[in-house]
Amino acid sequence: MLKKPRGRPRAYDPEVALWQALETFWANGFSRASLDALAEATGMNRPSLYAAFGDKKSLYLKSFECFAGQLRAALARTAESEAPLDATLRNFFHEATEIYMSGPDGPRGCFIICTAPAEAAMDADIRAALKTALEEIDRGLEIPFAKAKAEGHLPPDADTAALARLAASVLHSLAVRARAGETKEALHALTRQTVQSLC
Amino acid sequence: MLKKPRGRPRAYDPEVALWQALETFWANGFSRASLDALAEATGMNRPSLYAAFGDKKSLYLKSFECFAGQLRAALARTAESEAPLDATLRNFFHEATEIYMSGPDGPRGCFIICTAPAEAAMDADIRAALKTALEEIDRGLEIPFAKAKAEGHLPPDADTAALARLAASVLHSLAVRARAGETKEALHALTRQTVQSLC
DNA sequence: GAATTTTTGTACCGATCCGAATAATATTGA
DNA sequence: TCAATATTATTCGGATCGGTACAAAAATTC
Repeated sequence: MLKKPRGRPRAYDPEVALWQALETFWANGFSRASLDALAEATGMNRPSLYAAFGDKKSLYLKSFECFAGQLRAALARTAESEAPLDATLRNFFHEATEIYMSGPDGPRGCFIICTAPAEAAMDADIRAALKTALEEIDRGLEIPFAKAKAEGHLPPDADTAALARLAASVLHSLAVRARAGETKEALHALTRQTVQSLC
Repeated sequence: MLKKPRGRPRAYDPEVALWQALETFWANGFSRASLDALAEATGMNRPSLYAAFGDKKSLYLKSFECFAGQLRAALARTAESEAPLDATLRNFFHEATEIYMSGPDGPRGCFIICTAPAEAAMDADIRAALKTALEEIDRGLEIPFAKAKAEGHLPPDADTAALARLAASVLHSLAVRARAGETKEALHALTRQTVQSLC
């Protein structure tokens, strides 16, 4: 039961507006994305933006968290996969590649890997968010390796955490390579080599 | 024999000034690095900066090329290494890690990987420079793999180009992880796992 | 219908942005 | 000593930056 709030109703949906802001940051990076551009992308004006999400950095961090949520969901699906390790990994990488190669104006890579590092050296908050996200990837990818090891598909002395970090590293590279303009086939080949080397 | 030029002599050394500009871009990224900050870092004033290196993007691309030159040199040293493949790779990664973890105000990661992607989606010139640099890494790292294969230390059907691209991918990740604040030991562990998986 | 509440739209703030125009300075060549 | 040249130093200009003040608008409540 949602009672209608008292005053003038919002002209925007906070959830879609946040995603539109995310897309603007994704394409431009934090510093290059102006509040004007963000306002235009969301269809809001700056005061509304500010009231809804706080200042620019706060909006960026909320966008970051939004993207990280999608990432978490993908990792969770991967962790629950019943398929063999190689197929599970391949599927995860292909799913990521699909996102990295998408975008209205050409491939955008990964929001996190392609926009946060530029700011991370001078901004402790963004650096912390980046660090957390990287850890989530590392830990999320460990689950399928651990499962494969438990089922005997990996040597008993396999260091699943280290293997997961290596797999995550390839994900980071896919993000950068996509943004640099590599072809989808080149990225798929990298996925193939990775799965072959790790499984 | 260098004849002195006609007019007032320069108060700066273009080579060290370029490196100081590079450091500013390295820490701040392209968009966040202001001409004021660049002028202060180089000890030049803006008109001199402009006369010497062109506009801001031109200065960034020259810095980029400067860093890429260092990278090329490191790759060349790696290609000439007489050591076994695993030691050669380990040494290359450790050398990179040392640079990525350095910096007057904390680890800065890689100039190329940490600053170019943010701009690459909207700037075709920077995207092209990034693409070229990635290709140079891929190709440079293939040489030690090809040598090992020729000497029988890798299976005859080993895809050295693919293995090199996988190794390069780890380098990209080391760059991001360093900037995110991972410890040197964590990066070395990643290097260990990589060398173990690829050799 | 009037008062209240919340959001929207406009306009503006000082600060900073990149780049350039202009003048002062330091050197060489005549 | 003086003209020519190349760099430095100061200053400015138009644009844009992130953020906010204020009033008009649109809804609910009384």
